[in-house]
Amino acid sequence: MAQDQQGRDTYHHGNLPEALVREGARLLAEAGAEGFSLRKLAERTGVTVAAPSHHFGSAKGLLTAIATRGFEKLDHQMDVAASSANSPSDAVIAMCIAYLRMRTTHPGYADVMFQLNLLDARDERFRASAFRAFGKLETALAAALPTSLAADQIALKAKAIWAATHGLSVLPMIDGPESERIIEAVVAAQLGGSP
Amino acid sequence: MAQDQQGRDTYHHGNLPEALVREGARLLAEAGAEGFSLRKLAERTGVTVAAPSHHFGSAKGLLTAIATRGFEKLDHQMDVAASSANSPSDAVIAMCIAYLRMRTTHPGYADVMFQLNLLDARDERFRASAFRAFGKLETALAAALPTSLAADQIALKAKAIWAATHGLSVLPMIDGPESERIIEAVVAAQLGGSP
DNA sequence: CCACCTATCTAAACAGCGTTCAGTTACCCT
DNA sequence: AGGGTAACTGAACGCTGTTTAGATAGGTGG
Repeated sequence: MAQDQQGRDTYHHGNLPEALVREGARLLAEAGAEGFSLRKLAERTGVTVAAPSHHFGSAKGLLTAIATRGFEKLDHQMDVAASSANSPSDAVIAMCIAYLRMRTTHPGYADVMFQLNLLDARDERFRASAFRAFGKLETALAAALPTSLAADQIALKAKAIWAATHGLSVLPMIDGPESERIIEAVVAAQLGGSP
Repeated sequence: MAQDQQGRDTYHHGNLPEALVREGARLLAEAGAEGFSLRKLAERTGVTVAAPSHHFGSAKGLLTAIATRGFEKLDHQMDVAASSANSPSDAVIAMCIAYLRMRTTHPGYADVMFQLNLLDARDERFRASAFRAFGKLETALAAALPTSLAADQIALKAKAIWAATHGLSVLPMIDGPESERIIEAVVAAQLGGSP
């Protein structure tokens, strides 16, 4: 349908929530989280300012929905990355690199995914999609570790890698290529280190 | 002086920039970054809304100043933590734990330190104070590593540890005590891992 | 086929926000 | 003692997200 993206012939939009998420991510990509506003988005989408709040409650709710979608996209990118890896440990690294590259592959979504203060991190659907992506890394990590290792030890290592990856995505002092080299070293250290 | 904290007898405040930073951190600690506003802060401090902008340019400038102060406090906490460590590697871990504990030791400052989008990360003084703290960790790490190791290898490991620490501070899925256990494992892995 | 009924969206108003600017006040230096 | 400068005031501006009552469309049961 043409009215999915913007504009409409009818009074009802057709699929406003979807259009708001998509166009919202586009606005975020263009203007950054700074330049984002509900009013700009409403105008772009061809509805009134009040329309979004009916579906998402608040601006935070909408941004949370965008971030949720972002984690679904990350989840998919992680699948793609892992499928072309040669070994279990390479799969783990490839997944982390997919995380790091979200900024360039999905700019609008990444803007809000990595700024937890902009959204409601306790939202049920958001947490579910974020945990699904994390769980995927954890599973891949388990496959790269000796089967004798206890589950909670694996979980600890997964969190260490996830935290490092997130830190590298967020901190401005480290550029892209260097981040990827660092995460390779971190993963290698976690795989080879003592129990 | 009594007018340092709030109120004043004279037309001029006396030391408004300092008062704004201190009271700003207090407001952040009470209301969070959400509830923070320049107007509330101005009222608390006993000046007009326009007064802060004369010293800090913008709200972002003020928050940047608060974050800068925060990194100075972190720097000090890292000194304290390292001084009571028994070994070079313990010193590194203690410094990271000091980082993780900023949320509880200096709530207001931490609020803005870890939300880089609220401030101007390119600010000269801010970068200097952040890099000073990071450099301190890097130096401590070098002392815990074999002297044969190349400087850029040390830098890489320092960034890995710093990123992991930051990630643990920011991500909501990991609680305090667990974060500390994880960072111990990360440091140990970086110290013991391959060159 | 029509009448309802409910979800959807509009239009307008509101309070709060950061920023700007001309003007007033106090301090410092000569 | 006087003049210049830095500090702060007071008021206005434009923009923000949220709220409310009302208009409209679409699906559903008679």
